[in-house]
Amino acid sequence: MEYNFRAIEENWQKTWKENKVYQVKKDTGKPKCYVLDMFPYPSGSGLHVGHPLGYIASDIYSRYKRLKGFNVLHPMGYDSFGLPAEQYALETGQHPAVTTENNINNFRAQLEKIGFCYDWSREIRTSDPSYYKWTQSIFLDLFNSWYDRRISKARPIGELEATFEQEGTFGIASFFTEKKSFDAIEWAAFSKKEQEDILMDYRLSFSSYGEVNWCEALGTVLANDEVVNGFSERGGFPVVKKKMRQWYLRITEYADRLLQGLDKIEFTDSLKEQQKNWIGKSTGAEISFEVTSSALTTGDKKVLTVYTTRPDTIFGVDFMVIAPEHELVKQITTERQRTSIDDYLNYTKSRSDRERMAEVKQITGCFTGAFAINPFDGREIPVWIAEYVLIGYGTGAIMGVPCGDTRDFNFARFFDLPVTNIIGKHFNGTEANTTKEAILENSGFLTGTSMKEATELVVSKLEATGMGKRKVNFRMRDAGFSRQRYWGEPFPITWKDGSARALDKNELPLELPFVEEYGPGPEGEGPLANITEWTNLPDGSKRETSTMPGYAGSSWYFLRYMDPHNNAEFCSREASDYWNQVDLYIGGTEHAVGHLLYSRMWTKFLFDTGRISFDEPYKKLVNQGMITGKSFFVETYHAASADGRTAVLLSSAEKMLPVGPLDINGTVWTIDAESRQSSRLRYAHKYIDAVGRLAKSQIEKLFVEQPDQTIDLNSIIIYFNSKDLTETGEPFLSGTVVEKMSKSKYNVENPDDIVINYGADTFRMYEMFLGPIEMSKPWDTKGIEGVHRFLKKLWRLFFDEITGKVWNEQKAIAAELKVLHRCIRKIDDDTEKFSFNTAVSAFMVCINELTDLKCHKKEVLEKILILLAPYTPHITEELWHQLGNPGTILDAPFPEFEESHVIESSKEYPVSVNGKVRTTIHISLDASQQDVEVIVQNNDTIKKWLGEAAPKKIIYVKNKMINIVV
RNA sequence: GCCCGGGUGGCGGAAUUGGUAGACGCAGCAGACUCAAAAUCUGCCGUUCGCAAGGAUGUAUCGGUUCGAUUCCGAUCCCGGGCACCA
Repeated sequence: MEYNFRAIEENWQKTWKENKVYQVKKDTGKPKCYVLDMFPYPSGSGLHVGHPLGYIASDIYSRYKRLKGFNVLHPMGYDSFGLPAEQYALETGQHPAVTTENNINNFRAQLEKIGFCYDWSREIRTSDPSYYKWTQSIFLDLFNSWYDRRISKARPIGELEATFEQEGTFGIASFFTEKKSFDAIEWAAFSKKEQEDILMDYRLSFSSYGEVNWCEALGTVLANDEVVNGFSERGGFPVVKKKMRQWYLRITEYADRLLQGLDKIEFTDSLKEQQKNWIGKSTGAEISFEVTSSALTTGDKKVLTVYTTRPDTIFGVDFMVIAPEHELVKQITTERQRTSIDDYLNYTKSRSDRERMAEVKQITGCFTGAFAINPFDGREIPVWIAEYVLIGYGTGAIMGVPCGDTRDFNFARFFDLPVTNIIGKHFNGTEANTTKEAILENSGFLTGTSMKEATELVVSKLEATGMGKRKVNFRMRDAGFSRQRYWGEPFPITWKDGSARALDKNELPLELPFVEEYGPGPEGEGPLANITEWTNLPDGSKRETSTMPGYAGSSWYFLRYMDPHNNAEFCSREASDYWNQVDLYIGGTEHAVGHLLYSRMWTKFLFDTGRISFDEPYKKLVNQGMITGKSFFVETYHAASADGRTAVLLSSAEKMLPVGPLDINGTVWTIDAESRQSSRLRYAHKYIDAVGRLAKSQIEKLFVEQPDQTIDLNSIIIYFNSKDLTETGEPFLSGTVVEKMSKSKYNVENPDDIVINYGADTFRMYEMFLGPIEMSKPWDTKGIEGVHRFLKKLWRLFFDEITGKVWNEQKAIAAELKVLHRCIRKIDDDTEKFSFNTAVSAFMVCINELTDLKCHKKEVLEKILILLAPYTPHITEELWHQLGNPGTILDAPFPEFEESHVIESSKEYPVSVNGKVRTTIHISLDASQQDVEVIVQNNDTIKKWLGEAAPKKIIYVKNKMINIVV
């Protein structure tokens, strides 16, 4: 009887499906465990071997937890709204709904072949109206809420309105009260429109004007990903910033809680770090400086407020820099400086973001002629403007402390400004020193105090005199929430006379209308703007025409799995109370600051509104690494000949073609520095021979099959190692590079092929065996043989090809039980720790040992099968039934580890003197440390080494080694 | 530039967190079975000296702590990821 994996896997996948083995129900008799994968975007190219890595890991963990007696929720669904489907629609005219449906079916078929234990009855799709009804509904909840800073919690907007009516903004701490405050009488005097505008500022999802990437030539708004160096990815047209009405989520109100929440969840340090950087909390102070300028009339006081994280360096301020867009610039610029300032302003205006990005290190700036007065020592400090100071962060103004800040120092040196040294010997005059540990010198009343103390002193003095105050700043901006696109959730919002009105909840879902054309609407609006019969409503109002971004649906999807068919709520409180947080969330790092931050915010909001009982969605996150592929390539260089022709020259990876003229076949081709910026032409593995070479005929075929628009087929010259290959016909050494798998790189490995050749169990196990789950590693199909051999070996413990059944019911001996129990402990540990690669190794060791022991005993094998069941579900289920067991192996009890089987009565320890190993002695394991000393002292050999006059000093016994230190 | 990771055989990677480095698998070499192949099994497999027993050396480089360092500390060099004029 052979291991026929195809028949076994097909049979069990069918049986599991028919018997609904993986359907989950609420079961309060068992502890729950929620294991979730980041749901995929169903792209057209299907799965490659990298995708299932995380899914396999979560599947193993789910099955393991189920064996351990947990009620496990392990669902799967699709993040099915998104740009690629829409782009595909633009190109082919196929409706995104159709392609999405096809892609999902394809994904599901691929996933099913790998044998996952998903509860498919809970499948969700973000593009399904029954799903996005609730995305819209939560959006409306955000719209109808504001954030009360006094209690750090979202509250209904109606309560804010009531407060305004009674007492105005008095006592309300929110984002806008600092900018606009009023009392109840003033509030009542505002027009309806004014009131609505004020309320809009407080809403957690709000509409405001913001900049978008606008591409005039394409007539459309582009996502950041679609803009490359200021040009559109498609077509290469220039992209500029354009102000448009946009929707935003006021995630900044949650910044502090998002930061603090990190402490109570298990994310990797690097991911927490990324989120912290993104939130970018900095504590410092705002300091006000009085400005003197000949442009100001006497009595006309102007105050410049800067933000600094280093108030302790106040005596080291040698200049001020304010953003060119700063409102003070016009007012304080002196007559003498006006022309230069105007020139500089024109210069910055002429510079696009693209240029500002490209020339980051260039120092520019201009003196305004005005001076700021240092409030502590009355020094006059010149005020400059420079484009490196951003109007959007802090106060749009900084104080320059050249001795303590690298950028400030470079600025001072460039413009030849004097540098005040407040840190004494820490400052060497040629480079700034950013230390926070110095004792201040040359600093007025701060001289002699440490920087830490000085910070406190300055801030309290500032607050006492009203010249400044403590201030916390966040780098994070409110999240843009609208996209001028078709394939996304429509906003449940209508507009009339410039005011937004929310749809009533019972009007949801607001379904996405069917369109024939996916081109942009007028004025940068989305495609929906073209469907006037949908946008224009009978009462004269108009629907919002943008749609929600990809992260809308994914911000709360983990809740929907808990109660996927609920028509009355997004998820019943009962279901969310039971399933609670996601215990284990597996996905890639690419969502570190996007999805993971937004869904944390939504969860906090839903918690605030009392809809769920927890405010962090994911208890533990594991990032799976990427599986990379090996791609093969040649370098291509564009060259020009004297007679005006152009050609493409090929070279291998190792040998770059030199810049300069090349004489090939009597024609001189020139490669200049620019065309030396070669591009890599990649090709499929099949073109390469056994030693990694390309034959000349293959290269020619390659160019016919993979035509490159920029290459004229007639002008390709295959050139390598100073030889023109068109003459010699010599094979060409292919370059290789390990990189992310992608269809366009011809390095994709398809899981279906592996499953057909080796089976799903082998595939699953091999993916885990490749290396630690969170590491990225290259795919190598060759190694899969070893894992497949392991499964065959396992099978042979039960069945022999010729004699059939070999397993028996004999009693296990001590040696066999030792192998078994060591395996139990290792697998239990490793699975719990997600160390799946070492677990697979442990299985191999275990099966090797049992094979050596010729152990075919049911008593042992049955337990091994249970341990192995999460990893290779099909073969274990089959063998489990062959042993005469009913049901599914997942309902079997997890084998218990008994230490007594593993303990050795006596163990051989190496004995060393001063770290040098001399011999080994036997020590019984229950011996205490004193006993060891006795043994050592009584051991003649050891005594001989130590000699009579050299008694032992220290004896370490640590698991493996006894060392005598003399 | 800044912030996180990480550097171990020909390759993917182990090492109970300071205790005999290289588990497990791939590739390679030798052998058994076979007419032959496949499948299966056995042995060898960091480098170096040696017929061998065995010795020396070895975890990116240099230095330190320790009886003992892949592990801890300091400096340097590479590789990967993230952020980027954030005051």
